[in-house]
Amino acid sequence: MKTAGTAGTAPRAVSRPGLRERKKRRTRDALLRSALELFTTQGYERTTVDEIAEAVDVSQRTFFRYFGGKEDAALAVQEMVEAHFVDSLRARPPGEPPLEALRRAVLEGWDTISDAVVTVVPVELYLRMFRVIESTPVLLAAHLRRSAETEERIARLLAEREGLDVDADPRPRLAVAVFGAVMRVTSRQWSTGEDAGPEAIRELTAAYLDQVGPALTGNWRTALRR
Amino acid sequence: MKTAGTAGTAPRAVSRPGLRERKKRRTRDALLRSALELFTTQGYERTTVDEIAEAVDVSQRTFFRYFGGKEDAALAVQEMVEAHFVDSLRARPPGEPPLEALRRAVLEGWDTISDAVVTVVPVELYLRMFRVIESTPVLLAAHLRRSAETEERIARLLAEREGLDVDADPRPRLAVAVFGAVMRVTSRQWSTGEDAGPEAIRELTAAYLDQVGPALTGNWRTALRR
DNA sequence: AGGCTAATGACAGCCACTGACAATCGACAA
DNA sequence: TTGTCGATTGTCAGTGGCTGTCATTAGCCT
Repeated sequence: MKTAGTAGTAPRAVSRPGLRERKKRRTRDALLRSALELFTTQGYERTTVDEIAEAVDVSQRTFFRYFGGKEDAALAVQEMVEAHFVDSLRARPPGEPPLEALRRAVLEGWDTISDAVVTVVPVELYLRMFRVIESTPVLLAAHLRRSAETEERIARLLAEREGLDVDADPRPRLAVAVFGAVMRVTSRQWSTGEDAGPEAIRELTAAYLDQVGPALTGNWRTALRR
Repeated sequence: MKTAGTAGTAPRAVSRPGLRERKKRRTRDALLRSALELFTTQGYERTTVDEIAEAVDVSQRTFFRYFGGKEDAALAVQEMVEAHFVDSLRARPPGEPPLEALRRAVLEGWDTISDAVVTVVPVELYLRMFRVIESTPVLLAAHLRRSAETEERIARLLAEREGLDVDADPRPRLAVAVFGAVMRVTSRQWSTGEDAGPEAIRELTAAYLDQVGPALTGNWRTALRR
């Protein structure tokens, strides 16, 4: 390495997290990327943790120090997405009616999600991973449970906004559950469809949210436009 | 074995399933009952399959011949309940509007479920197990996934009833998803509440179904009755 | 430079689950 | 009744996810 010492002691910004932290982040990112890559190419079940660890050249034990389990790695990106929505919702003005806040938060969330995700994994990998989740029973199960937890947090958040008690008034949980249900149907449809681009999901979300009313109508004999 | 041959060749009803079948059923029932008993007393995670098998005095391998896994045993009753609902829905007159059919099927389902369940496990055990499911992450996850599968079946069923294509028209899936969401909120509320009797869940279901409209209303400032 | 602490690797072990093979037990007919 | 056939079961061995423990290593700070 000769005299390149300056590189190691580079006098960068003071806020630099330090070598140890940077190394941890790199290891985690590498593990996550390798995991997703393997999951999406060979399938989730056919990928062992040892394989992932080996691809990054760390011990299996280390993998489990960064992720609670194989599932956690597979759902890490999805978790970021959901966190993004919650943040999006928190940013809504307090005066907004709850359901409008939800709708706007979600639509706005889809617009800005790409930028947030790309910093860790390429968008295309996220898309492929989503399909793996939908088609792998144990992953889908874990995903649904996490979504349910997120819904609970959102329900509490909305209840607080409106000054209600979640346990006394069923409306927050009901509304959020309904909303979540629509989101699930939407993303499922999106993931199985042709156009899996980032814009398609936004359109689909808006369209399906508008369809809730008609769907709850007594009869479905009236034809759909489009 | 002496001359006790008559006992083995007992000339009972012709429809008697035969010793082999009866033995299988007994083993399965015993395994299921022991499993639920252990799950509800010590907790799901702290119960090993070996323990369950030992309690029935069979090998661990045999347990896995009767159940796909620990989960399957834990969710066996829940599965019966969902199947009961689907049957209930199938029995609805074809002319009935889809959402009314759903509502009636569910309410009627709760009325008749007790009788159906008791034939295998005591109701009280079912109640306890439900709480275990709700409070055990991996079980809740598996439960939600199965519910999602049931919803898909129901969506197809309703679509067929109405002569629609589930993939072209989002309304069946949307309606069923919304309905399922209400059911989940309802049963969750029921399981955490005081009155966990069979009648309480029926009332709660009806009440929450009626609350969906108000919950989707723009603002929640209007107070609730009750 | 050297001590402190966090990160890692290397075992060892538990538990859910599966495949394979041999022993056993009920069904059915001779 | 007895003997054959096929289903049920137990045993054994092995895989993979996951955890506790402990020694080693490597960044950090004085």
